[in-house]
Amino acid sequence: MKIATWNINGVRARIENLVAWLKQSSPDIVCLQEIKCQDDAFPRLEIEALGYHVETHGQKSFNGVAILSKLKPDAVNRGLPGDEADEQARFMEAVFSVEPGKIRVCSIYLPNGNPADDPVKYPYKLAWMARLEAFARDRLALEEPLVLAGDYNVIPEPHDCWDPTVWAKDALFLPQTRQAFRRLENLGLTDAVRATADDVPLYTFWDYQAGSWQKNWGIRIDHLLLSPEAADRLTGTAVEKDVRGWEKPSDHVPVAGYFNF
DNA sequence: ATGACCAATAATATTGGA
Repeated sequence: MKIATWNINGVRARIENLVAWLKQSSPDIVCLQEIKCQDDAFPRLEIEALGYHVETHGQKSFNGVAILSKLKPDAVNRGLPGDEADEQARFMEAVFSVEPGKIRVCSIYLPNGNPADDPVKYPYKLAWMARLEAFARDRLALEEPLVLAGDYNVIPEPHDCWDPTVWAKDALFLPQTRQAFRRLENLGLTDAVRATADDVPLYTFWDYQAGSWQKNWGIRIDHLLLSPEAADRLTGTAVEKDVRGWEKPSDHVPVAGYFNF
């Protein structure tokens, strides 16, 4: 089974790329982020025509996540627990029945947090990460295959960006951000890409500005974190960077994990 | 060459992204 995550940066602006990529890559489950539309505006017919089920959790203009899957999910939960007042659509969970049992897949669009000195944005990011940690702790207790896939807006290590000095004071790379990410990993979650690839650099995002793609000024911020039961069945990963060179690309590329279930 | 992004919005500038 192939499970992928992709920050699409506007699903309506990117529908042709999405259809072409689904045909080329043929993932079984896809977690999308930044669909940037409400549920009823999601171009579901084009996706369903390829044989995928479509579950969305959108909002107007910004944010928004989705899960596309060849299998129909048994259950879907929308929103990250822990703050009833949070109206930003950044999280959903789907449960699937496979051989030999249940698997859980979450689509995550973790807050950016910049500017880091903003009185609201960076604390919101850290609070969101604390909620995600609590959620992961809860789900790990189930001892099931769990894939937390998405745009984490976290650069885990200095070699995961082009120039650490440029990112030193950025919300994606501040010590508190990296510390919170390590707390997640220390629950027993495995960074799938790093478990299967030592490549440095290995980026998943290149800014639209200043010819960053051409110069390979990228960062690695899209991750699949796996429970032990999922990590045990991981056979490989792929960062599908050719997609960044397509016409009218997203600034992120798909990241996929292969599993023997 | 001294250059310069993109999506969405009741929008011809602004906001948010990273």
